[in-house]
Amino acid sequence: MLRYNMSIRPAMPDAPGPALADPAFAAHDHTRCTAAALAAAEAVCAREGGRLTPVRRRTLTILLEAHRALGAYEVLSRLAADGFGGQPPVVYRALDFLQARGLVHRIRRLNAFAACLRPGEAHQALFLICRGCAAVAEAPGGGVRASLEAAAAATGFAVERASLEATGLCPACRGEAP
Amino acid sequence: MLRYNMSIRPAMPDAPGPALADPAFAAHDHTRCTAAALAAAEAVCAREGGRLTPVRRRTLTILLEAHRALGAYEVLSRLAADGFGGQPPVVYRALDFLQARGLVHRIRRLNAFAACLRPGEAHQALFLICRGCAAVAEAPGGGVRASLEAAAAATGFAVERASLEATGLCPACRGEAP
DNA sequence: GTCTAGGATGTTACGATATAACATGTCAAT
DNA sequence: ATTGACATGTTATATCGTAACATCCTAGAC
Repeated sequence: MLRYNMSIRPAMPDAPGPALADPAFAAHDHTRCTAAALAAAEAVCAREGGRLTPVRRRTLTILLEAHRALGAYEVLSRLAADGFGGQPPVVYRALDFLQARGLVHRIRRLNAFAACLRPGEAHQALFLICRGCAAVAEAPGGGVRASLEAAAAATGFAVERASLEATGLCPACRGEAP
Repeated sequence: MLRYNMSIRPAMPDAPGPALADPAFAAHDHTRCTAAALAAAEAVCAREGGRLTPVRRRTLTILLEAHRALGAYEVLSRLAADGFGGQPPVVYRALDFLQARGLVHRIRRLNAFAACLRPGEAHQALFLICRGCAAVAEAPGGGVRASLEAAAAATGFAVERASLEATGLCPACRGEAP
């Protein structure tokens, strides 16, 4: 049975299924993608400056392992459980650091954060948020971004960053609750 | 001198300039567009149900007159100054009502709300937020929406609603602070 | 007219999200 | 060892949003 593989906000069984062709929805090996993302994070820090300190690394792995979007306070409580500082600024600073390097994305419709699935590559993320199961997929948004820049250019506006977020129904939920 | 005509978050002189060709940036007659938007609001309520009660009407006019994006509590304090209830649920309920009918948009990057510039017409809004002067323009996002739906369809996701928000520099600020 | 059901509002209290400000600590380069 | 930049710890508070329940208004049934 097919499920979005990604960022989910409320608690949901975190059971990976068989791999699929489309990476946006494919269930996959969390251990492997976590290790890969951490390696990418190290590389990004080496390139762009800043250190991947224990709190930052742990923040990133929490998001990677959760494999869904988490609220800042949800991340914070896990950090605290691991002995890292238990005050809000700790997690917000770590998230800021990771965001600035493209290792973590902020999902504004959810007031939540998700680990980037393509760390290191420059890309425009497009978030697809299912209202049925609360899954959040990160899809490639390059085309949408280009279209957005064209629309903005028509008014003389120079786009620097864009939030592209959609709510709707994922393939599984379309079948169940149309 | 050219300025975005629209939604601004921090206080800023609200001085309309000469009209321009492109409606997205044109400065214009607030009185007229406020009246037009209110008429459209009445029409929408008549069509879709619900009453444009005093609080709701005043909430809408506050956003129309401010002609910029306002935080909910900012709207609330103006409501309170006019003798309407001073508690948060009052303004959130009014905003929910107006949003549901497309008369008000929520701008998630700013945690703020802005009156819709095209009430009554079905449309996808695209918000252009200037980091120089904090102006917020509502541009037509139909093309971007189409592009987004195409990207989503590739993964089987059915889009229902989309947030399209970009930060960058407006024409005026591009010249001043490049 | 008055009854009534649904919608609308008033109010209290609280939850959730985020940041300011300042003290302390760490580490690498001199 | 000293220093300067970065990183973290901590307190307090700002900002945004909602649950829950009481009250009220209004349109339609009778």
